[in-house]
Amino acid sequence: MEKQTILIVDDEAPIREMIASALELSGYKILQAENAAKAHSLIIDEGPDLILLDWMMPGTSGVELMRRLKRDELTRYLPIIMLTAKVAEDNMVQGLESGADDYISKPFSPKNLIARIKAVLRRSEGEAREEPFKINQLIFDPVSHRVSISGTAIDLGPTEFRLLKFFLSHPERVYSRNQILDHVWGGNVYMDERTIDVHIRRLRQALLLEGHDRLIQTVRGAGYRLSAKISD
Amino acid sequence: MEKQTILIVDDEAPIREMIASALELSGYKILQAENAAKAHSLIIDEGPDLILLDWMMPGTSGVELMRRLKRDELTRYLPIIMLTAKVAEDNMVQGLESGADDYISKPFSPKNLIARIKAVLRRSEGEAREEPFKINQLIFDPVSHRVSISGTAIDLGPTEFRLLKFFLSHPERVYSRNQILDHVWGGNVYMDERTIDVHIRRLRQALLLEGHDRLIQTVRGAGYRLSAKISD
DNA sequence: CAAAGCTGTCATATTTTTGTTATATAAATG
DNA sequence: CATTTATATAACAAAAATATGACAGCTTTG
Repeated sequence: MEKQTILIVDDEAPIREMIASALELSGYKILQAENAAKAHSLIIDEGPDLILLDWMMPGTSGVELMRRLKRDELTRYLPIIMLTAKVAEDNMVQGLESGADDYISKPFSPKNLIARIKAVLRRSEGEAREEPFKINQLIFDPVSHRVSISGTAIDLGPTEFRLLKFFLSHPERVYSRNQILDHVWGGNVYMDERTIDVHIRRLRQALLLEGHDRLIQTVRGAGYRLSAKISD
Repeated sequence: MEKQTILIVDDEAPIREMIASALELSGYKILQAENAAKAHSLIIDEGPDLILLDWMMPGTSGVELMRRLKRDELTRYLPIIMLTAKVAEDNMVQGLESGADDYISKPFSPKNLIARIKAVLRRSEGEAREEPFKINQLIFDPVSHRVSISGTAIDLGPTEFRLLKFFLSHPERVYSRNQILDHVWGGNVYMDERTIDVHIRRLRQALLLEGHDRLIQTVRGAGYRLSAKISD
C-alpha cells in the first residue's frame, strides 16, 4: 500500500522530532508544522492522512484549527488525534465534541500512539468521502466510480480518474508537475515530467463535452490547476 | 428496521447502567453481563449485534472472552468494542491486536461512544433480507432461493448466488476484488484474486438472458460494480 | 459407487492502459 | 521578428489488467 502521511502540529520542535522519528520507524511519512497557519497550508498542499494536533499552542489554537478544518468540505473527513497535556483533561471532552477522532495525553509511549493511529486510520478508512463532487455540469462519484457531464457518462482510465479526483479535491490551486506526481502517482515513482502533460491531455480529451476540458487549466511555468472559473 | 442489540460486559453495575441508559435513549436494545461466563451464554442465546467489552474484569478477563469468541466460527464476526480504563492503555494495544474492532477509553462521552458504535455496526452491517430484489427484468428471491429473468428461471451455483446477492444489496458501488472476497467468501480466506474474475464470468454467463450480464460491470483498475445503468 | 455439479487454479487470449518519444504549436523574450 | 522555451498532440510499443476456456480435486446426488 501507499505510504501514509501524518502531520504533526506542535509548537515545540523537540516533541515533534521525537514523535516523528518514532512514526517514521513505523513506516509513515511525516510532515511537521509548528503553528496553525503552516499546518493549514501543509494540509492543503500535501493532503496528509491524519493529523496529530497539539492542544496548547500559542496563536491560533488547536481547537481553532480543528474547527476550521471541519468547516471546510474538503478537509472535513481528515482524522485528527489530539495531543493533550495530562492536566488538561477537561478540554478533552470539549475536543472530542468539536470533532477530534481520539485524544492521547502526554506523556505517551510510541507503541500506544501507534496503536491509536492505526485504530483511527482503520476506522476512518471506511469513511472516505462518499458524496459526489460537482463542478459545473460535471459529476464525479467516487462511490460508483463514475463520471458524467450533464448526465452523459464519461469514460476515464484509472490514472485519469485519480488525476481528476485529485484536482477536484484541491480546486482553484496550481500544482506543479512534481506535486501532481507525488499525489497522483505516489511518492517514490520516477517518471518523466512530460508524461504529466500527456495525462492532462487525455483527461481534457475525455472532458471535452460542453467545454469541460477547460476546467483543467495550464499555468505556464507553474503547472496545472482545476478551476470552475473559465476565464475565456 | 429491527432494533439492534448491544451487550455490555462490565463487572461494575453502575457503569453498565450508565452506558445502558445512554444507549437505550439512542434506540438500542441492551443486554448486560457482569462476567465472561454470563456474557458468553447471553451471546449464544440472544445473539447481540455488538459487544461492549470491559478489559479489566475479575475471573476470565476480557481478552480471554474475546479470544474464545474469535475462535468460534459462529461468533467470529461479532463486532467488539473494548472499554479500557485510562491507566490500562498498554493493554489496548494488545486488545486491538487480538481482534477488537475498536476501543474507547474511560471516561468517554456518550456521544463519542454512540458514534463509534454506529461506525462499527455500519461496517459489519449484514444481510438478512426477505423481500425479493428486482432490477430490470431480473428477480432475485432470497427466500425461495430463486432467480429469474422475465419469468425464465436462472440456474446459479451457490457461490454465484451469494455473489449476485452481494451485488444486489450494494448496487451502484464499486468493490475491489478484496472487498468482494471479504464479503462473499468471508474474512479469512486466502484465495487468488483472479479467481474472482472467474466467478464474475460464471455469473455473467448465467445472466446472459436479455443482456442482463451487463448488470455486472468491470471497472478497470478498481473492481466490479452492479448497475442498472447500462451505459453502452 | 458412478454421475453430476462446484470450486479454485492455470495458461492463454484479448483488451486497455501507460510512459516515451518525436513533432507541432503557442508563448515569452529581447 | 527571430529565437528560445514551454506546452500540446499524435503515434507507438511495452506492460498491466481482464476475459476466457480447460482441468483436476472434491462434494453432493442418485
